[in-house]
Amino acid sequence: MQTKAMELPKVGSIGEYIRDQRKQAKISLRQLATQAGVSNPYLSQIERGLRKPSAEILNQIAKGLRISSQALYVQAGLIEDREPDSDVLAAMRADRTLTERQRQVLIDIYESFRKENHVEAPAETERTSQNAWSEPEPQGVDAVLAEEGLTSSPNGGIKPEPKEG
Amino acid sequence: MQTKAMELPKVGSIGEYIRDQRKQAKISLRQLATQAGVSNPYLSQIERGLRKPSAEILNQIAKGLRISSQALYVQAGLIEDREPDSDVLAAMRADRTLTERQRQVLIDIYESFRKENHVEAPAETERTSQNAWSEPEPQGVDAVLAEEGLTSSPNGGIKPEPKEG
DNA sequence: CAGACGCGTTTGCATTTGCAAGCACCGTGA
DNA sequence: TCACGGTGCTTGCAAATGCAAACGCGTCTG
Repeated sequence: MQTKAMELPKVGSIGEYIRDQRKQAKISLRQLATQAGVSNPYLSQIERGLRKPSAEILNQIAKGLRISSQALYVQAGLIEDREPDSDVLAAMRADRTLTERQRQVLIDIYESFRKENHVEAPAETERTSQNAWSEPEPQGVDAVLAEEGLTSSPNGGIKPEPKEG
Repeated sequence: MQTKAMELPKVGSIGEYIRDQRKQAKISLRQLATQAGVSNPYLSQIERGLRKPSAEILNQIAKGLRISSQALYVQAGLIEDREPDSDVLAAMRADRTLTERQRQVLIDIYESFRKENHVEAPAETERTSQNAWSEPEPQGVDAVLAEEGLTSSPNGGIKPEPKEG
């Protein structure tokens, strides 16, 4: 009876993926466990879909396999495998120096520009699915800016930085 | 009253990041807990750093906050080493769908955000060392926008919903 | 004043993660 | 035949996650 891992399909996929990657690397289970810093039996259970590894363990396994953590997260269903839209959008989303609010503002402005230029928007993201949220996202360039509180005044949300020199 | 000290380079205090994002979204702890599908007390403990949420919970919180899961993972120190980001500025400059004016607006806004966050030059990405854009315009963000004449109209069909419902 | 509703927090407990120890199996060699 | 080293798998058990219930606090309403 080929047990198709019907009990835990979600973690089953990640386990299969890990095992497959391990086989491709041609290393034993114990070896990967050592490299990843997790115990051998636990890795065995993970590969067979009996356990649901935490993000930390997942990250360590990714390191041990020398593969990207994101690939594992996608397999684990923890990251939506979104389409690679514009480079600018991707870069904005990956930027860690922005708050999420600022990021959304920037994305809104960018898409406004593209609409102005009649550029077809690439695969839209989850932004369009506005759930029953108490605060609807304001649209329009100055609207989103006002949302952040940095539009009207020269130093609304921005420090009156006396630019040097 | 968010901690103005430093929020971005702090890796490990995922709770502070979540709480900060929640405050920015102006929603209560219980509301976020409901939206994220986690219990209120557990979310409270997560925000205060008393518990380490699993990847699944992290993902649900990201969904509840409507921010990218990857941002949370980065904050949790689970993705950090990945090949993370093509620089936002580089992507903006490489974008052929923007006019030069629009590009400059985006860059200025991006710079304003970074100043808000007290982020220095884009030194986080070691490979992208192109800070050729020297000094941004000292005028306010709205001034730059007004110069483009895109104060509120670029996207028709979207109503400037008055917040404060 | 009592009662209801909101907030964030604390407490006790079921469930789970993740590991140390041990199991069964296979190939090699004396 | 045993002993040695290798593979992966199963078994208890400490520690942690994650939640339901309840608490204290402030505010609004009668």
